[in-house]
Amino acid sequence: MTKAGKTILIVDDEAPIREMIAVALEMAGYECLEAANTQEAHSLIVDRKPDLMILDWMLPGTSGVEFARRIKRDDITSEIPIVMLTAKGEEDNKVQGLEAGADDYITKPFSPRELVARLKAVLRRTTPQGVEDPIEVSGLLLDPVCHRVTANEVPLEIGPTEYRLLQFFMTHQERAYSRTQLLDQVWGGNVYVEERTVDVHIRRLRKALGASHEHLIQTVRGTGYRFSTKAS
Amino acid sequence: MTKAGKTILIVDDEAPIREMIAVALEMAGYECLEAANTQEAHSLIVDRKPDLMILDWMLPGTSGVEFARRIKRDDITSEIPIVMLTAKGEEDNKVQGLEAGADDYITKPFSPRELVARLKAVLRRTTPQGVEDPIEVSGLLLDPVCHRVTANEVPLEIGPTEYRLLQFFMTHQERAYSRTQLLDQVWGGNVYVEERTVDVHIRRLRKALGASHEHLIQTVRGTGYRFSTKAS
DNA sequence: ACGTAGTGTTACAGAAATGTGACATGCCTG
DNA sequence: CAGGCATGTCACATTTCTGTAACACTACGT
Repeated sequence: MTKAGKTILIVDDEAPIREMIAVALEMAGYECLEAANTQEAHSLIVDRKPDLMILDWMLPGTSGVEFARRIKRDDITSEIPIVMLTAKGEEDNKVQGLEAGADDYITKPFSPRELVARLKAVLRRTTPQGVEDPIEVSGLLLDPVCHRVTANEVPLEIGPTEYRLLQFFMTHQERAYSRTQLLDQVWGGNVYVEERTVDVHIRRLRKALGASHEHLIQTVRGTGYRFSTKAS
Repeated sequence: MTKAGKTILIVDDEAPIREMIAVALEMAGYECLEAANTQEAHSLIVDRKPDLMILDWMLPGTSGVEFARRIKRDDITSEIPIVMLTAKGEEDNKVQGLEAGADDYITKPFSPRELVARLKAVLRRTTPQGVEDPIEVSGLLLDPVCHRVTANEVPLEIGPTEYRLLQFFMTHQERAYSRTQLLDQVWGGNVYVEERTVDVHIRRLRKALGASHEHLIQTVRGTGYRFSTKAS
């Protein structure tokens, strides 16, 4: 696992293929989302913001190419890299696919290893350092570019896990998350740790934030935690 | 409550293995069914409708894969997630297994913890969770996403049971419920508590709502309680 | 007005959830 | 290889929640 777990969206109408890809990617440390059609894909894109999308050429309804074009046309989603899947021998598609905005192109059948390798390559060249904007909440500033957190201009000492946790919270404010959800989102889907581990890291995060900001991390008893500027 | 215990069916011809798995799952709060062969499994599926099935690769008679395929082909049972067990070193099976419709795949030997974790993950991603819309009634707002209740924008301090009670009332307005019904609906079917307990929680809920909104919870003398915007 | 059943209110002990500090382990750096 | 993080887990402390009982109050029939 090179960087923080990336989220990959797999769009294919054949469940077995989806699963196979998902397993391969998960073993490589990525988090997977799956969609059987462009509609499901669209909602997942909107609310989970995947870092990359694997798109089958053949899809019921809107074709893969058309969908890719649509994604690339929309400002909000156009930054998401697309890897297209296509059956072998259809080399012509390649051109169309790349023109539609795909960033890479893989021919079926392919080995999981090949898939992961290409995908890494795409991510490497399409993830520019620092397209992410800093987030600020009542004096607490998280800057993904500098990978640094400051409270009222004062740099905070914060561990890697706590940083990811805080980043997740600051990008998902005002909403309660269960320990399980946090493990999924912050630790990455396929890690097997105790739920109580979350509590410990919450504790460490609060301590790191200090008295001035620890109240932003709220306990939702019986449920989990929430990042909120409003008092509880 | 929503967290009602899931039922897991374990299909394996070796009794010790079955037992081990069953113990691990029961400790994690799941209800277990056991079957030594596909016939037993089939009847259990039909009349107990498990939420998930753990299926050994090697089975006498019909093989595990073949059985999985059959399950997935039948409309009635195809929704049941399947986790396959296989001996180590048989990586090839993985693909076959997943193609047959398995939702995850675990290699023996495995730790109970891993088993439970993977199983949770499968259940999580195969149990669609409905859209949770906020509900608002005369300034009182319950937002399931934030897991928070506000009265005229001001967050309320409210305990878990009171929250569930209020959520139930707000989704079932203008109708009287007996204490027994409330225990069923809010506490969850098979709990053994005094009816008077409801009164106490109603009291706590009213207090939490404060003077501005407690009138929404109305006493229906001789019957129970009602959530209504109209004065009684 | 009186009594009685039904409900409101409070206090409290046991249970459950969360907070907290310490420790073992594994990883990386020097 | 020593030593310093980072991390996950545990054990124990603390807080919060829950159900019950006991008592106070209210509504209703007589």
